[in-house]
Parts: sequence; structure tokens; C-alpha cells
Amino acid sequence: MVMTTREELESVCKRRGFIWQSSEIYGGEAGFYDYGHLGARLKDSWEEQWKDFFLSLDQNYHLVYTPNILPYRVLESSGHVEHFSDVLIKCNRCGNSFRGDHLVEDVTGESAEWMGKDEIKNKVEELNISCPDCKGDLGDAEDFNMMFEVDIGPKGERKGFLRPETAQGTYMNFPREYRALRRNMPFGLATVGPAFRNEISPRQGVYRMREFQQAELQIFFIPSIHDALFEERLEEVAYTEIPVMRTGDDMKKMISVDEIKDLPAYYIYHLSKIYEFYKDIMEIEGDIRLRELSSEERAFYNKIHFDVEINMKSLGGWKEVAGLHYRSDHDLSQHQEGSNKKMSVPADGERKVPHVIELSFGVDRNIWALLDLGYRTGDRDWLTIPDKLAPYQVAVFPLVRKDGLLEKSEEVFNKLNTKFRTFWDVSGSIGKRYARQDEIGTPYCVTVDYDTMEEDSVTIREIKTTEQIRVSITQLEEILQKLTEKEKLFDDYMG
RNA sequence: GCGGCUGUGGUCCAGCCUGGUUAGGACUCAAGCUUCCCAAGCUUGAUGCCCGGGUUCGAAUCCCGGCAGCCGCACCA
Repeated sequence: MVMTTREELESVCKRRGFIWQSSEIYGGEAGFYDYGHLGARLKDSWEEQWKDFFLSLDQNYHLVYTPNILPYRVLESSGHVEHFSDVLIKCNRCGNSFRGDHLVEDVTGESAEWMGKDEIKNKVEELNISCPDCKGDLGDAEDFNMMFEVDIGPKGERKGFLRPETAQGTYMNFPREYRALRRNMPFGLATVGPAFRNEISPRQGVYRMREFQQAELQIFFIPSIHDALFEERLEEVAYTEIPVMRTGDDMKKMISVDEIKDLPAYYIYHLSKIYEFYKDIMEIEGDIRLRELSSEERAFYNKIHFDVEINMKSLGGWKEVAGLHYRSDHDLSQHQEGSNKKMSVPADGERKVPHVIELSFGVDRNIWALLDLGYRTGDRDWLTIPDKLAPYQVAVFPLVRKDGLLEKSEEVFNKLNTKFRTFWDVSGSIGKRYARQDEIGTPYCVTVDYDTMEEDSVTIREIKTTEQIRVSITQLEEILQKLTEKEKLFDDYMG
């Protein structure tokens, strides 16, 4: 049976060492989470696998790191200063707050998103708008910015923000990397790091946090020139079926890439590769869909936008964990205008500003998805998680703690620990030790027993079936290597 | 941010209404015994009333404020 409630899952996470609220001993602060000793290893492995997978798609996809703090002007150019803040108006009578632009739009029927604080206040007075909830008088308009503002310099003389997304740092590096990469296009710049949003009310655990981790890959290209290249690569994914839900569909269906040929090749190619990552690396198949967002749902600069959604019981259904956004030349054009630096490159006999396709992953949400889909309860509580991602890959036990088995098991542990993330446990009954590893998703348990002392062999128990095989210690490392690398199945060694 | 409910060892909960022995249970954890393969048993032990203020001879319990969590509303370029 699959674990259903967030309470149960959060309880295990706290008890065993995965994830819990940050600054807990002082009462905590909403929207901030710590990763414990198991959670940190899981997250770390996920990020490693993510980098390995996406950077190997093309030898011209690379990793960069940029600061968490960005100067005011950067986010002014990107549009975040304007679009990431809302004007809120509070009712003098009932105290409820409303978005000022929505109040105005409801009356005028025209977009008021461009309006500033004073304009909205004047418009509300002019149109005589009262509180939608209680009809009371509305108070002053106030700016609310979702970005954390920081003061830079000893006297705080310059304003900056904690970045609301990692992408802007990457975009600003386009001209430098364009030259450093010897003008080879297309190229991709990936980054993994924190981003910050001052959410009004963070809820649903790690799903909406004020500080969270992003893993993003921005690909820079010129559609008219590089379309052909991606068209060729479609052959790579031609036989893949992907679970797609187009706008207007009410459920997903498995389709081949031929059936979404209305989308550009660079888009289809990366969409398929994203699904491949979920299928092969995260081993998620049934509870995933690639959902296309309608023009109302997506931001105006996203010309094509699919979200990766995973069906998570603990969060009540389909939840976004990643997105693929075709952002056209919006980002580089904005920075070209704001910085007065040339972002265009020679193409087709003129200068063109490259387009961007962005692969954006919420790391914490993906970690949560692994835990949500992986936990099973019933006869035993166990976590099913890919071997390469598991916090510990192997555990080593002595069957009993006497007659030299304890010492022998320590030898085996020391040998394996250099190759795998290995755990050694000697306390409690053997059954209890298996159960402990079940709960944290350790795929293989190696047990030293009395036969070990005579013939130098041990048993390996697989978490999925609890079946065991007996192997000689000389072959142990090699067999575990093949199992964790998925070169062999456990079944192959049975019988 | 607004309203309702909630906050007790590591986890989950009882106690609170009606203030008063040493705050109780289950699981967990540690040490030891036992143990030839799936949370067994025995012994011993560790850890707790979210924070701050008030009322009172006395507060886990009543009152006020804060913080956090859940649900609903709003928010989520």
C-alpha cells in the first residue's frame, strides 16, 4: 500500500533523518527546511545524476555558478522588480487584503497590471471601489514584493535582491561564454543553486518554500539556423513514447514524438529527454505527465510551456516539479536593453539575439516526489528508490555478534565502504536491522553468517523482494557494482 | 495576510474542560543478556509540556501576546 498522508511521510522524514523544518528549536520560520544526514545524501545524489544526464546531452552543454545576490538593475531589466511585486489594498473594516490590479480589472475589464501604487489608489477612488468581501472602505495601497531585498555595502547604499530564480545569473553570462566557447552554438549553461521568494503563506511542506533549490539548463540558439540540428536529433527519441496532456485534453496519453510535430524540434527533443530522465534515472513512469499550459496559465514571454507533473498522494494530486519553457529572445533582449551591452550574434548575414529554451527543475519538489512515490506501508514499511539515488546503497550486518561474526562483518564493511555508500549495523535482531534499512531505502543488505566463516561467502538481500542470494566475498564488490549500475538484475543471480 | 482548529520525550498520542503526588502510554533509541535471517524476549537507562508575559500559595492545565502547523479564503510574475 502506498503511504498517503503528508503527516505520515513527514513523521518518517523527521524520525529517520531526511527533511524537517529549519530553525526548529526556536519555533521555526515558515517556508524554510533542513536536510538531515539522509536527505542531504539523497539530494546530493539527485543533483549529481541530474548534472550527469543533462550535461551529457551535448558536449556544448556546461555548468556555471553565479551569486545568490543580484544588483537591483539586473532584476529591473529582467522585469522582476515590476512583475514580482503586487500592489495590495487592505480593507479598513474587515482587514482582508486584495490585489489592487485585480480590483481595478474587475471593474474596467482591462489589464491594470502595469499600474503603480499611486495609480491604483487613484483609480480605486475614482471608480469608487469598495471591499469585495464586506463592502467596507478600502485603505491605502501598499507595495508587496515577493523578492527579498538586501542592502549591499557598509552603509547599505546600494539595493539588491536575493535572486528569485537562478536563470538571470546564467543569462548575463551569455556574451562571456559565447566567446569562451569559441562562438560554438547552440550551447547550454546549467546551474544548480538556491533561489528565494518571500511567499505570503508558504504551505504544503517543501512544495512551496521561501528558499529552495533549482536545477536549470538554459540553451541558447538561433531557431532559423539550429532547427535542422535538432531535427536530426529527433531520430534519437523517435521511438520513445511520452505521457502528454495538451491544452484542452482532460487526461494524458502516451504518444510518440510524431504526434506533437506542431512543436519545434528543439522543443520536442528536450521534452523527450526530460521524460527519459524521469523514467530512467528517477524510475518514475505511471504517476507522471507532461502537461501543456494554456496561454492564460503561462507567463507572456513563454511561447511554449509544458510542466512536468507528478501525482503525489501526500500533496493531494498532480503537482509541478519541473518545466520546459521556450522563452524566445525575451531574456537576452531585456538584458541587452537594460545593460546596453550587445547580446546579438552574427547569423544569416545579420545580427540576431539568440533564443532560449529553459529546462527548470525544483530540486526539493523532486526529492519529495521520490519519497512520496517510494514509501510503502503494510506488512513492512519500505522506501523504493533507485540504487544510484539511495542515501545508503549497501548495509552490512553480522547475523549475530559472537563467534567472530562481528569482526568479520566490520572487515566486509571496510571493504565495501570505499566503493559504495555503506552502512554498518550490529544492534538489535537481524530482522530489525533489515527493517531499519527498508525504511530508508537501502537497496542491498549484506549479511555475514556462520557459512561466511567456513566458505568466505555472504548473503545479499534485495529490498524489493526481500529475496537473498549467496555470493563469495571475492565477487561481492563486482556483483554489487553490476546491480547498482543496473548492468545486471537481482533475478539474474537467483536460482 | 484573514478566520477556525491545534502545539506534551526522537515519533505518535493521553492528561487540559474542573489548576495541586514523581506528567502516563505505545513505538523508537542506548547499554547489557539472549539470538544461526526479516521490527521476538528479558534487564537497565536516556530524552518532553512551542516561546514570552500575566493571574495564583501553586500553571502542561486559566488569560494575553508571539511563533509554528493543519483546514478554508486570498496569494502563487
